[in-house]
Amino acid sequence: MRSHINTHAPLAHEVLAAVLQVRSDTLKVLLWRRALDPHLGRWSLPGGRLRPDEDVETSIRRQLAEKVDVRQLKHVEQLAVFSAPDRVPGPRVVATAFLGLVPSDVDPEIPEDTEWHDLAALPRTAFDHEAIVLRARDRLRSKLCYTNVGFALAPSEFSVSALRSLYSAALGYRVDATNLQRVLSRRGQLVPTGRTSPSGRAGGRPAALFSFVGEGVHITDPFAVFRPPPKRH
Amino acid sequence: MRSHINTHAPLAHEVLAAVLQVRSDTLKVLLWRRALDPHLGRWSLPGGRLRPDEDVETSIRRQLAEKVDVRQLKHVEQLAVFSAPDRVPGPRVVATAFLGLVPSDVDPEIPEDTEWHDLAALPRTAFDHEAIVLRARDRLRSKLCYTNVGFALAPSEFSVSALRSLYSAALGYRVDATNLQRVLSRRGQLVPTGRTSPSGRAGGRPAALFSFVGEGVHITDPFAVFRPPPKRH
DNA sequence: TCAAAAGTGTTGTTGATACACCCATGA
DNA sequence: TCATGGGTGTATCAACAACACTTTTGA
Repeated sequence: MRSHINTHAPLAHEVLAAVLQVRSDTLKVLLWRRALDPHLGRWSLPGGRLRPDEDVETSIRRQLAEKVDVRQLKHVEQLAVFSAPDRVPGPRVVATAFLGLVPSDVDPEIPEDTEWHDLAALPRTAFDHEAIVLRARDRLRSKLCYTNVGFALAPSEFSVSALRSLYSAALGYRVDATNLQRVLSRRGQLVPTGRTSPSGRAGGRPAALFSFVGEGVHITDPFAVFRPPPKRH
Repeated sequence: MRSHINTHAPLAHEVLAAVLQVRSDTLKVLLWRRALDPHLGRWSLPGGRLRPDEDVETSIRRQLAEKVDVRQLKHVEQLAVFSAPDRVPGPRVVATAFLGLVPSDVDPEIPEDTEWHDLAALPRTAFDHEAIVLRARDRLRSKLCYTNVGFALAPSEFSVSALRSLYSAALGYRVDATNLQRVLSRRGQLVPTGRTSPSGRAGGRPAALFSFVGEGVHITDPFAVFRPPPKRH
């Protein structure tokens, strides 16, 4: 069985990432403009071919390193496989799509042919890349609600109101700063650093600064319902 | 770029599914015993090679059709790509893993070399298949809480207490029948069929029968927190 | 009339929203 | 001292867990 697994038509595997960042209060995705046919001039996701010696996550991290400093990429996760036989013209290519997140306080050096695009107004994209971007957005939105992924969008130190605007931009609706702080604090995700930020030009009380307790995504609101019975004292 | 994408080492793509079913109050997975080396005699997931003309979901459905009647497979969803270069010996094979669900009232004809195995006591599995099974279990458990996937584990008509034992088996802890009914009803997932089941040998009040409102998984508890503001009246 | 199983009512808790009010700073 | 933004306190609400109680059946 396994022995004739390679006797069929060749099949290539590529990895693609929708790298998201909140820039000027808007959720953006990093796209590059294709310089070759097919789909010359359209915008597409960074990525490329899977090499023989790497798994898909290693591969996407390597390929993104050319666009974004790896240190700045705070989170990477698999989204799904896109495998329609005709998803790209020519020989078949199956793609594993990723979500990548960059905190809002960095402005990576990016190549000439790449740009940050507003997710709410995507340009004409190549192949099935628009579907991938939308999938990334939806994944981010749900995970913001029940995990600590927020840390990957935020600077290492931030005021609650700065965090509020990040969440608002990513989720697409106004989030209340008061309750955001309470929710994250109750879940033990937010720690005060003790420092404060100078108040802005218009005055106002200086904001206390916070940071997330740890890196690495984990679930903070594990069971919406059907909770397992709590441990008896 | 794209033009030399096929000049590298060949790469095969396989699809694998962890097909789960609750059988005699236990969550089980369908495994087949390998008849060939490598890993001869170990238990592995059904699946096989991706053909040139099909996408991964079409492929896994086709390959499962040999084991389980497709009509009986109420739900199929992608889990993740498993791509470690050495995940199988020999030429490289990347796998797309799936979760499949079969309702508890069917007992599919399965081939000689396949068996249902208790998830709590997995036998020695081939390759990375154990990790895939565990991933499937975890996905099912979380989705039971915030979606209507339950329909894919349940018969088309059932009593609340039957549903309770399905949920208990899948989740791994006791679920209260009273509250299960209330939660699902509040979310508009459960409709009474009007019929009742005859009471058992030991007597007792006959149970009212229910069914899920629809097929197709969708999220029923969309936002654990950070809910978008409700529409004003 | 009793045991068994199903179904209902009630109470309490938790986690979240909304909003009024208080605090600290720059001009 | 006032405008501006940050922070706290509190009322309220919704969803769920727990459990006692009632109903309906078979023997």
